[in-house]
Amino acid sequence: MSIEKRTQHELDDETLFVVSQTFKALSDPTRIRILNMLCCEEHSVNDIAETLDLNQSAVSHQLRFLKNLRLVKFRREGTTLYYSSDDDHIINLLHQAIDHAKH
Amino acid sequence: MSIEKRTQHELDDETLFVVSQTFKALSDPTRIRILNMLCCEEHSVNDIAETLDLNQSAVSHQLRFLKNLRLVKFRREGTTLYYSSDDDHIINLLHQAIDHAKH
DNA sequence: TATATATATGAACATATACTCATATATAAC
DNA sequence: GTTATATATGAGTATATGTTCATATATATA
Repeated sequence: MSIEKRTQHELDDETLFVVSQTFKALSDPTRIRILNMLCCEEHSVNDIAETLDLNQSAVSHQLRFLKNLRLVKFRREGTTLYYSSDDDHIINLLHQAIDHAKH
Repeated sequence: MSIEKRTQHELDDETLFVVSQTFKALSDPTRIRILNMLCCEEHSVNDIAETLDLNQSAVSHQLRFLKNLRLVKFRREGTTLYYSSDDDHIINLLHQAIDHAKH
């Protein structure tokens, strides 16, 4: 295989980083549950924590992770922050995988 | 939100496990490079190691990981094992993410 | 100002992960 | 049998990850 043909298919470092980070976001059960909950409607941090039976701090840490990757966004209402999904394409990937897993 | 409506959207543990494991497979740069290399044609372990500039042992470990998840398969020819991708759907997810990352 | 509520943050910890190294196994040729 | 080649495997190690705990920050209200 020539170098030209080989490098043609090789992924550059930035693409590799973005893709791996994106899938890493979807590789943890807690984050999957949070994203699945936020895909259709917004929820407050406490609402997520109570519904999924998780520590408030754990939810907040994971939301920060997802926010850094721009997979979720939030709006403030008083002291309450309402989070919602912010990347339809990635949510779509998640749902494809869920459908695939359910056969 | 009623319990009925809430649990309706909740993911069962097995689905959650399969989905998270699948995305975990795609969350590592080395595995992404290997899968990307195997998507179109089969390659031996040494070929993968040389092309991607990786330790033979590292490639073998990752191939075992991918094989356990049935994402790759192999055929033997003498002492050489030729690996190839074995899950078009997951490869499709990978390529969607790559296209998305490249804008 | 003080108090209450909602969320964020940093440290600490336990576990998981990906790699390297050395070696084992498997097949083929001699 | 021996030797060579290709791959697999287990141990060890360094780093990454996810959680909990305690506390900080932000907003609202009295």
